[in-house]
Amino acid sequence: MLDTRYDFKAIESRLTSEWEKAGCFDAVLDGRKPFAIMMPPPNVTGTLHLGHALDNTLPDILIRRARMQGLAALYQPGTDHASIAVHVVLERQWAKEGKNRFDYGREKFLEKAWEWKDYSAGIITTQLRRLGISCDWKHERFTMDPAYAAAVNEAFVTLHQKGLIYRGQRLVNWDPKMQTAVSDLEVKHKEVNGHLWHVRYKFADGFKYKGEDGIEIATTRPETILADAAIAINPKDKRAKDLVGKMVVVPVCNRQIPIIADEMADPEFGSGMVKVTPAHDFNDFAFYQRHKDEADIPLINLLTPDAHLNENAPAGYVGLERFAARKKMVAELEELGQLIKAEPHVHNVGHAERDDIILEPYLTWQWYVKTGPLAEKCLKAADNGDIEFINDRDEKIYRHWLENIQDWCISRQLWWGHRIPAWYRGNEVYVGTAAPQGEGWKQDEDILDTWFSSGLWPFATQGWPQGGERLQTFYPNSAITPGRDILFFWVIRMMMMGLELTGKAPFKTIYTHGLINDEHGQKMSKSKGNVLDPIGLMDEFGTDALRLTMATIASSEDMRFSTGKVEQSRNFCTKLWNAARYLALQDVRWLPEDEAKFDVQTIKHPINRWLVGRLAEMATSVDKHLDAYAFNQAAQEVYHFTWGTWCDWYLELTKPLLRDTDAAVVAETKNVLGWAFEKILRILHPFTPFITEELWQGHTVAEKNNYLMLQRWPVAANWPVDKAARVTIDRLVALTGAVRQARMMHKLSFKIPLNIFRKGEGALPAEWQEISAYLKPLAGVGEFAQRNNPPAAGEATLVVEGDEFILPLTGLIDLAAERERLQKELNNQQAELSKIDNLLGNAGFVAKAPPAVLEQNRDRQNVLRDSTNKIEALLKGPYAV
RNA sequence: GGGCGCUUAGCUCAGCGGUAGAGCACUACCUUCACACGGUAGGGGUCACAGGUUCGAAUCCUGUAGCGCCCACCA
Repeated sequence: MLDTRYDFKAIESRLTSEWEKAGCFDAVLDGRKPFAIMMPPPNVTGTLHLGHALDNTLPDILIRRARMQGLAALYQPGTDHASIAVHVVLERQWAKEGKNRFDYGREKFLEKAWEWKDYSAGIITTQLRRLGISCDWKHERFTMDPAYAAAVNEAFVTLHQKGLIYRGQRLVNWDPKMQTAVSDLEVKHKEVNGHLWHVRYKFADGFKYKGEDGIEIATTRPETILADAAIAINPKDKRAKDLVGKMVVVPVCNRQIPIIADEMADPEFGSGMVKVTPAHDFNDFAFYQRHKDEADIPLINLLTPDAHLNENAPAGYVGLERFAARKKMVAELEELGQLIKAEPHVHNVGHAERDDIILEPYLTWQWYVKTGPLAEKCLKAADNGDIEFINDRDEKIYRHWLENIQDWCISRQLWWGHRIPAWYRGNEVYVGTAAPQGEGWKQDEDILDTWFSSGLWPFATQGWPQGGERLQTFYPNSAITPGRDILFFWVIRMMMMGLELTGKAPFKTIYTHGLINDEHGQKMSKSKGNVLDPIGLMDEFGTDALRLTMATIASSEDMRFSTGKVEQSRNFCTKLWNAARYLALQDVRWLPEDEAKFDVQTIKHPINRWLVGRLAEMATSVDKHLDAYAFNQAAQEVYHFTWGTWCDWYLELTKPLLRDTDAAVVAETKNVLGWAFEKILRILHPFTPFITEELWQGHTVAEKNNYLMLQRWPVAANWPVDKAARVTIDRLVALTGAVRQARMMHKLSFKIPLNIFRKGEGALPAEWQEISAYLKPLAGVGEFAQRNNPPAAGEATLVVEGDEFILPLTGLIDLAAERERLQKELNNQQAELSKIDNLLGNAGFVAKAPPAVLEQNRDRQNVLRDSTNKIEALLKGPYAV
């Protein structure tokens, strides 16, 4: 016998390994139609967090359903080498001993990194298994597998040949701690409280303008003065005609630089003139590009890779750290009397996403992807409908970003990753998948941005560039379902790479979900201490509870997550478990052979017909919502059906049905119980795979190696939806509710049986007679009959759907309370009636509303008129004061 | 500065043109033979505000206010 609680622990671990051993997760290549989704490969830097749980539960729901629908379902697993993230992790470990990667050297570092990868990838994949993610583990990939690395080289070489990858000397966002370039996307701008220092630059050669011997220039980074190359003034500035071409002296280092006319200077801001430091500011570098041919503008790099001042700085500054240099510079300017003022100033400063350090614009040679032509293809794919966005907003963001895209810096001065397949000898550059022939070639020291390789994930995991059956079958993928935060990083990069290298959009449907916050909408972070651990939640509430919660909250907006929500899902699992216990106690099973012997079309009893109809509606609705990636609504449908319809009503109704004297009714009810429960388990399975598998095996007395997860997804199209049965059960529900309410209001224990009389001539009409037997267990009704004499003193009257029902409760109820109850009921119904009266009194409505709506309102109006008239009469008659 | 979104019951959120919904929390009653991780009943909302379109608007349009996210080089 099943326990009253679902003990998930043993079941989960047993099923996880059984499923995998039995090959249930394998993508079957036998000519079936494919359905493929790529797992966003988790970084090999950590452990499962709630984001992963969401990220993997949602596609797994789709994959499990697709598999049950008989498709070749592939959820492609794997891990990402996560270059900079691994560097950060390792260096953080070594920081305790005061070491960094340069103390180890490249070779030793890579050894350590591989050790770390082996350790970390194992953790995360074990945790994903625990989540019940049904991916094809036999084809797990890592972005630095030899075959994958070959694909990365192939991609690089191909794009280079097409002129879409080039090498250039430019300013990049430089991380002085990791000592590497990062891409624009990895820059996070943060507001920082700084200063705006106003500095006096004197004219050269004793020149004076309107009596002044110099000009005022404002800067937030005074140390960069040492690399100043020009002063810009807006050509529209009145002073421009007198000042352009004049020279000023850079303070402290005493070089002479020209004043040049350029739009970049905003006449309204500060003094209207701005210093130009082309090697340390993006704007200024652009200025340099515009004017380098017409004027002598030096490109002075002031910094070492770790942001100390280099030999281009004056003697006293060489070797100083950048902020120390800033301090010294301010002090010296003040000493020289050239610091006019320093005012507090809040400005946006670029920080590195990974290690949060302030980035420096830095002049280096890097490899770039020319994104313009690729972006164009991405936009065209959206125009053509080759891809489809579930959220319109994503498409807007996608387009906007692509329309304003910059070239992508793909080289990193790091060690863990794909080494750039370029070799140098003197001024020669060779790009190829293998080292060039001949002596003296030296390979580029740099590696590729991690997202360059992740961008190949949909096809490089399937055998590209060689090809083969998997690539043929699963590429392009069906959908991609990542977090909104990696739309640019990953989704668009896959689009670019896929379109350019394979000629096809890598997936058809793009669904992105929001990010998980804590219950107050705060981002979860270790420093805030509000991080919830999915492993702990699975330990406490079970994997199914966590998964169901993920489905329930899934949204394209950011989500608020709380333990309470998981608890609610756990309660659902317990409820389901107990529903199964009830069936087992009634000795209801559903053996495989029963399916063939049973035909839903032949079900006769209204209660059973009603249940099948409701089940059909639910199943149809779940499909509709899952097709639209509305996980939350699909989960809600099946949740409410199972709890509200199945448990609260149907199971209660089967109690009298199973005691029916007609053996055929009992047999039919057992069949419907067995059949329908088995279908509910199937529909619930993608959401809560473990409990449904366990219950299914018991319910169907499944043979070894037969699994729910391999059964067919229910198709409800031919299940009968009986409207008459629906009306019957609605009638039963309404009267049951009214009787229960009367019991509560008059404080009548459920143990006291109540007789009930419908007011009317003759015998109880058939439609009420029909439900008579079920009122007793549901509402505690004894005799249910008809009578024509009005309520006597001490009797209560219920008005349900326009009919009066008298409860002879003499001595049990208080007249005043009954009057109050009726009055309240009257008020409610009158309020509703007056709304409908207004609606139907509106000529426009009657003329233009659709007939169905009109009819519905007229019917409702009739019922309400009947009811209100009867209640009014009761209040004036039998219940009058 | 540009773009995008959100504002519905105390809380978290569905609903997105045809009588305001769920879960949690709250109140009362109930350990009735599937389930107290439960059952039954109940209280609670002029769907941010102002206009407009419509026979009809929480739902579509415009504007206002508050909140949030993304992008962006203002010295």
